[in-house]
Amino acid sequence: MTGRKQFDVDEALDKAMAVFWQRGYADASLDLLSAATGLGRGSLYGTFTGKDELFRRALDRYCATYGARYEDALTAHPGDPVRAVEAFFEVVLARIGDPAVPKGCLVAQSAAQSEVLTADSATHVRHLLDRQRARIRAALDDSHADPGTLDDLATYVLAVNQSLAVLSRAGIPDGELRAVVRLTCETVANQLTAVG
Amino acid sequence: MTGRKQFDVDEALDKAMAVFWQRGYADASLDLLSAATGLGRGSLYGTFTGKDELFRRALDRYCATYGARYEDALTAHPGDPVRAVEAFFEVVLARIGDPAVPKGCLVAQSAAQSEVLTADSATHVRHLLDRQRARIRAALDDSHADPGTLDDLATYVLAVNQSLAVLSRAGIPDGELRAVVRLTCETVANQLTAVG
DNA sequence: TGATTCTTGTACTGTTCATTCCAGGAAGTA
DNA sequence: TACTTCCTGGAATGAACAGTACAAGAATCA
Repeated sequence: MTGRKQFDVDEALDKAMAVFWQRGYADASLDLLSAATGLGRGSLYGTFTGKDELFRRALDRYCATYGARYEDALTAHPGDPVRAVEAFFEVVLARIGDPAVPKGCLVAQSAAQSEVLTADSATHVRHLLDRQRARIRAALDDSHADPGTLDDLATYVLAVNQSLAVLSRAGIPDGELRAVVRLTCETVANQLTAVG
Repeated sequence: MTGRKQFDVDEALDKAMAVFWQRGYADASLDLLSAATGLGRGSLYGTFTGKDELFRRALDRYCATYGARYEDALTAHPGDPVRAVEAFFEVVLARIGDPAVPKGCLVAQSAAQSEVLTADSATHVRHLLDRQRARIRAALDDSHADPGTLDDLATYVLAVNQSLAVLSRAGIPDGELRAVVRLTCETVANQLTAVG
């Protein structure tokens, strides 16, 4: 009933993101997405070309929101990579503990479902994972360890992040996740001090 | 066309397990399950009461198959928990590298989808995770570290296992997964020797 | 004002889904 | 052999699915 868009695209993406995040791609029906965003199918298909593109936009929205927080945490302690990783995990744990958003991580969940995503979406997810790892890797660069070790550590931190997503989804309580984070941060510290 | 069952239930479960494993619960349609097992809907519903029960039976079959290998690896080095954990991860990496089965881990993937499983299936998955952790915890018991540390280490190893499932699904190559495992095993070794 | 353009909600399409039903028929029992 | 039992495959069922079509109507611009 209008000539110009009646809704805020980013707000709609926030709602759609939450649905994909909580239920996964397959179980996020267009009816649910429509109800969550308050938009009819016409608006949904007119703005985003279809479910698949909407999913990718939601992924990007997720990364714009939380990736920025990761970035802030990782760069807040220049010259102190261990503190940077600790700050990174604090952001992750805060998100997991936030009752306003689903447990887990949209990227991790999408990665686990790569096999049933379209090729476009699967490569998209893979790129997001790579970008996340690159962010971590950059934060580790402020150390004297050799590059290969830092590459491995970045993958390691990325991996533990995925694991927190899975375990939190399964209902493992916060305290146990924190124990995992503590051990991980100690590992990072050991690796960096052993060489530097 | 018979009076007694014409197929082997465990063989059928192996086939169904692979479908759930590769595609997840939602994307494992009964047509696919029927095609994979070679069974008609009548047989499927007659033997297992429905998709949900079949899923749980497939989960159990998965654990009977791979849980046994974990158990073997974890108990193959009594008195040497670090070797036990290394052996455990060798089994995990071998499974991930096996082209005959899907990437990842059925339990990890199901845990990530807990939110859209039936309550019965979700608690079932949770129990399997707890059992897996208990197995790891038992292997760590041969050490002088305090019980709290061992609990945390067991959760940590469980967590890394989940992360390998997610990352392998996303296409992260074997070599990078091995780097994660190496760091994890070093952490376990450090924690156990630091106190013992 | 009037023509055009674009958004919007609803109704509709054809497909796929899990589940139920049932007729056909082999094994077991007597 | 006659009868019961229960497995089996395919057809039928109704719900849910992603995507399309379109009429109604607001904004823009002449």
